[in-house]
Amino acid sequence: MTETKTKTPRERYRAQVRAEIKEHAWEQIATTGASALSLNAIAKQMGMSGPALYRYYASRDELITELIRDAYRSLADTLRSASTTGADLAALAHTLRAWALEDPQRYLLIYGTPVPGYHAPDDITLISSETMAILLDACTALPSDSPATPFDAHLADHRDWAAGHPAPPAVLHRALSFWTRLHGVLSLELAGHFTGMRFDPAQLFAAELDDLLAC
Amino acid sequence: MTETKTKTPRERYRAQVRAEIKEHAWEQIATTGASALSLNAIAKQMGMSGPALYRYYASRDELITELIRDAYRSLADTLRSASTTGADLAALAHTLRAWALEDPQRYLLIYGTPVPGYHAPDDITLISSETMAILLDACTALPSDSPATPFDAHLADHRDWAAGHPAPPAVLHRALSFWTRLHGVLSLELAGHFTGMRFDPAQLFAAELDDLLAC
DNA sequence: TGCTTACGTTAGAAGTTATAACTATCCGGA
DNA sequence: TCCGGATAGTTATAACTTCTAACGTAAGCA
Repeated sequence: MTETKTKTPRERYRAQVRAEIKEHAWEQIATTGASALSLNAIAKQMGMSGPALYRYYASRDELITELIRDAYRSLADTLRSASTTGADLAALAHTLRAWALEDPQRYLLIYGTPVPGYHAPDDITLISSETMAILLDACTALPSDSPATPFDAHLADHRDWAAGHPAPPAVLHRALSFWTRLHGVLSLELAGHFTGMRFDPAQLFAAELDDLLAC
Repeated sequence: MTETKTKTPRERYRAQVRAEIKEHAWEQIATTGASALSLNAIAKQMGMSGPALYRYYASRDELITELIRDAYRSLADTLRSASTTGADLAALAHTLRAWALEDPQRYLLIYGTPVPGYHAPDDITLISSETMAILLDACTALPSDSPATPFDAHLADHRDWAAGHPAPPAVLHRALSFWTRLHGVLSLELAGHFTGMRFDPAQLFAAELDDLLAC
């Protein structure tokens, strides 16, 4: 993670400053949210004045895109290392939740409200499909005894997103359910919609996971 | 909806301008998202210059809070009128989806990424609990044959959020599942996370709903 | 030792939210 | 009918924001 490809001193310095900028950006996002991210404030924190940042990021959007990329990368890496150590869905789910709670705004940067015009670069959708592949692997390992649904048939015809993964339609469906259901509980928890209610979100998450594995 | 309580002409004018401001605000939010909402732009659209808006809304935050309130109100009204005409969960679910697709940014204004510091006023949480009551009613009408889970027991001890609704814990659980699962599919669809994949989001939603009703 | 390139600076344009001060206008009571 | 006070809208201004332009400086490289 911290290794820098040995190149010219200039490039190493540049990479280090870019990393430091992102560090401050994450800090700021965690406390004030991504929409309030201010390049000026970051520059001031780093002791340099305003426009200097534009040597490192062409625009605010480019910085945020980089942060989104890093978030996807971090999620993919975290889930992959969790799935290699005994690939079961339950572990994957709890790893996901832990990752999300570690930095809620990072999760919401990926799965929260998008800017209407924004379209993610191709390499980001590539990382995202890497995550999907991990999920599909874990779902394949689990036996499924539920009968085929009409949607399974629909998925048999629309499985491009599986990127050549050999999972049968029922497994694709299971993966989608896994994704949407865990995201459902998790995003509502992170957005604070459970705060008024007094129950433990962790137990709701666990219950949802149990139900998901029992079907 | 369009009725104005007959008061002084000044107050009627004021109410009308406030409504017009919100109209333009919704328009702008639908196209550029809530984070890019600009009071200046609204004022220019209405033919008056900048600071005049501050006669009607003390701040940008106050306007957005009002929009959030209206969104909650609209959702509650829509769901209520859908539940009175034959209260079944399937109709409620499809009404919810239709409402969300009608203006995705309106849905995301409620359930999307929140500003970390923001805390909704009490009257908003009140409207939200009204929506919850509608959901609980619909869930009560449905027979449930699933066995009691540990989370059901937990809910029996933490049912304040039901606001005195006489539903048994299993029904509370069902309502929560309904909410989180539908929100899971819906929010991912609205955020555009299914666009790359070619399947029909409506069918995934329907499949999720079927599974929800079958349990 | 010099040349080149990249870094960081200040200045400034065009936005934004929001406040202050001023004018005009409209409404309501005498 | 007329006049006084509340209110609407105006401009000016402050303090922000992103981002461009022009300039000096300093670091790396041959």
